[in-house]
Amino acid sequence: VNATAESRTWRVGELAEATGLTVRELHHYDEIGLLAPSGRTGAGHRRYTDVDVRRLHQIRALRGFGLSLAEIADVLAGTGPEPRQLLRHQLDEVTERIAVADRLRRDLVRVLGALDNRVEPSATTLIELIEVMTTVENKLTPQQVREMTERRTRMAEQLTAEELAAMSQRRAELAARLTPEELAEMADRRAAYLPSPD
Amino acid sequence: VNATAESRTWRVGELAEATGLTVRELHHYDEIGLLAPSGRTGAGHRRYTDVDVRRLHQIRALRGFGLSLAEIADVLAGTGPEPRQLLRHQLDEVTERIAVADRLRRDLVRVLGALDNRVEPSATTLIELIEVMTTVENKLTPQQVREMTERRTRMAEQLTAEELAAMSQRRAELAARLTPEELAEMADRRAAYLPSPD
DNA sequence: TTGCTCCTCACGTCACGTGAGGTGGC
DNA sequence: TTGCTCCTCACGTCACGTGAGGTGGC
Repeated sequence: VNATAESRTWRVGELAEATGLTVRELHHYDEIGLLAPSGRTGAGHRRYTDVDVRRLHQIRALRGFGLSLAEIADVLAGTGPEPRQLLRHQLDEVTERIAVADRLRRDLVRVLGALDNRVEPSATTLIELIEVMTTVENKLTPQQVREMTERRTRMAEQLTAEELAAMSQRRAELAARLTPEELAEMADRRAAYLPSPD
Repeated sequence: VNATAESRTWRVGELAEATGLTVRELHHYDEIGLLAPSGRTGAGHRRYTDVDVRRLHQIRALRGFGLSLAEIADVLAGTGPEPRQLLRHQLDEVTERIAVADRLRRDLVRVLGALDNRVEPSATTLIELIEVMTTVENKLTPQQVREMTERRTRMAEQLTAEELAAMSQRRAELAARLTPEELAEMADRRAAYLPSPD
């Protein structure tokens, strides 16, 4: 019989607990005017009503779609961009983010694969590897390429025969420009290049 | 005959131009001690040597792998984590980012698809849509579900028959839980649900 | 009456962008 | 000598986290 009675109010900590947000987030939303509790007690304690709770759920949902708090405020005020455009924009954004992340992932897998062929991968080895790989992929000015080649030549003059052998092997492996799918294949190639481990 | 002569130095603007970084970024790297130019003129102007330029390229490469400037400083100092672990960690991070972005993308496509069935998609429509969809997917406490149901009941009592029809249709569409692959299929279904447009 | 919760500042984060106001070098 | 480049502050960004120091309510 009490089911349709006036609903309760929520203290900030209760609301935080119920929604998984932090108290600080609720404070922040209040500070920027995104979600001000409908009431305050005499001592200034926030009292959220069910209307506030509903708005909070809307905020969470829109935040989940990647909107900034300012954008959310605009949407809820009805002063934002047209909904379809808004979502299409978010779609473009996330599509671009995925493309960038995919490229990064591919590069990481590639470097990790090359690194697995090194016996003792020091930070120096890592940097050399990355330098070589990124050098291949970035477009450098002819001047920069000349300088890099010179630098390598000078460096090579100070290397031992053993280090030189290791480097040329590394180059060969990198030149293969492995894709993730070729990692298994690389294992075979490794067996052909290296002395048998047993 | 001048090929092996001592290399030139770079002014901050020249280096920025050559690398595509901003002057402010170079200033910033200097401020935090990540890349201090080897020299300064009497008036305090930065003079970068080829050694500095090389370090800058290493910084760029590591930044491209998603490392923070603090992490890059550690790696270049040789005091960072073991390279393989470092890259594996970055790989885990980016893999997780891709997973999150993929889910977001899927949700956006789904909401956009549902929105395409609405004649006049107001901000209110958008919010209702998103509320329904996120409600389905988020786990709510039984208490929250009861409150939401009550709220909907109260709201429904104030709706016109037309609005109710539109809502039930919307629900049906959302219940179908469309994946991107099903968008074409949805177009057919739309034709079946809606009166013929001609 | 003792905690637990609440309150308001206010600084810190990360990697710079963006002026402000003033000098140096070809 | 006129610009163009350089310099050093120093605030702003975004969404809060993290104390600091002090009261309120079951």
